[in-house]
Amino acid sequence: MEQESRLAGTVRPGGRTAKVRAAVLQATQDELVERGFHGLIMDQVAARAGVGKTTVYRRWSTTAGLVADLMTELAEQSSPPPDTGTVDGDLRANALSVLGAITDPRLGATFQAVIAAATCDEEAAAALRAFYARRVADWAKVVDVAVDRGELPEGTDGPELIRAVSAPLYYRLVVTREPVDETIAAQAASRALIAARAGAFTTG
Amino acid sequence: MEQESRLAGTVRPGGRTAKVRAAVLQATQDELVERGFHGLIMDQVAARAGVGKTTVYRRWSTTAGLVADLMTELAEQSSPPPDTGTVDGDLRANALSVLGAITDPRLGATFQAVIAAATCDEEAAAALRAFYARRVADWAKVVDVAVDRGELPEGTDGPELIRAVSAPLYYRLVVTREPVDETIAAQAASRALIAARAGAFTTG
DNA sequence: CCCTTAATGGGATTCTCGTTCCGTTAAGAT
DNA sequence: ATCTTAACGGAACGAGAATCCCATTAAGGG
Repeated sequence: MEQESRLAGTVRPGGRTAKVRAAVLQATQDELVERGFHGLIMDQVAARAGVGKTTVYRRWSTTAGLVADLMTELAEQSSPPPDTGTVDGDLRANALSVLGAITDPRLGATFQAVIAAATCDEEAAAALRAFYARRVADWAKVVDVAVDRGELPEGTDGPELIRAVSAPLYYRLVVTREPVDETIAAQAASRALIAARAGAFTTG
Repeated sequence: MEQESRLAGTVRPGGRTAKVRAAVLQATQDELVERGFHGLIMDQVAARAGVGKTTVYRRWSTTAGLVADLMTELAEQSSPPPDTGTVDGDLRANALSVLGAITDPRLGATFQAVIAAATCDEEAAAALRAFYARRVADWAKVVDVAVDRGELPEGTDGPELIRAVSAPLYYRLVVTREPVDETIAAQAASRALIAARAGAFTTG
């Protein structure tokens, strides 16, 4: 039988399946905004998505899985960093991008939910890591370009510098839970840049 | 009756009450280490503490309350910052102190649990804020001393600088979930210091 | 257009968690 | 030592969430 495997039915990513997935993920986000991760219940997600409860359990099995899938979805929508022409502009753009994300009601609630879920679910933790690995790698390119332009010392660690820009913002969001605004974002970018120019981010 | 109010019984913080509280909080920490906040269940906490389930519900009512109380307890045990004689030493000591806390299995699990709880419970969020407000205020003093010694520019924002030292560590713990070690801690302290010396933390 | 079967949905069932009731234990005062 | 009553513990109860069963719908191949 050259027709091996799948001789039975076929995989069908057809319209319905995709529609259900989209509806459920959107409903998940809505529920997260209103109730947070701890208040996320399969039952209610299904009802809100206009989908059978059984379907949600079958495809995601747990609320943490739901949140992990949502984060994976967001990771694929990440937009590439702009090139503003200067490191200062690029780092500031990065800080504002993070600010926009955590300030947005839906995205902010989602991030906090994934962070909460990741503290006790490996799947969610993996999705979180994957999201930031990609994001940091994307933005690190602007640092390399800046080094080439001579704006930053040779050997400056791009990923580390990008992390240094966003760390204060997430720290406030999640740990001290203080409000975050443009001023804070600008300070974060500017302080990281000052340290980078002084060679604090060169490897070795 | 000049003997108004409490004419009935008396408050009794006696040995039993205190013992129960200690046993329950310890059991809570144990459970957090093994299952995380999402897996924290009143029932199991009570069993582990060798205490009636009713008692736990009566005194804490919810798992978030349990975690919040635990954090409040930890806040009271915080030790004052040492004076190493130089800002460099003091900031490094701060970074190592944070490192020690988040690396310790029990403390680390507790912090992550409180952070998770705070995303959807106001009581836990308040406990978290209170903890860091105190901690940051305590350590900010070393910055003021450094300014007096002339090691840092006049007007350097102490609390901000302290936050800048710990932000990268918590960012890794909670957001990117990368391992944190002495090297990372030292870098965090050193980078914040470099920026501070350059005047990046002066207010106004 | 018809057939096969992957995928869904409603509802019954089971199970776990949170709550309440009431008898028992022991802290603190006399 | 004794009494009062705050605080605790065991067990039964009820609500709500997770799981299972089976009839129904529709994607994709012929």
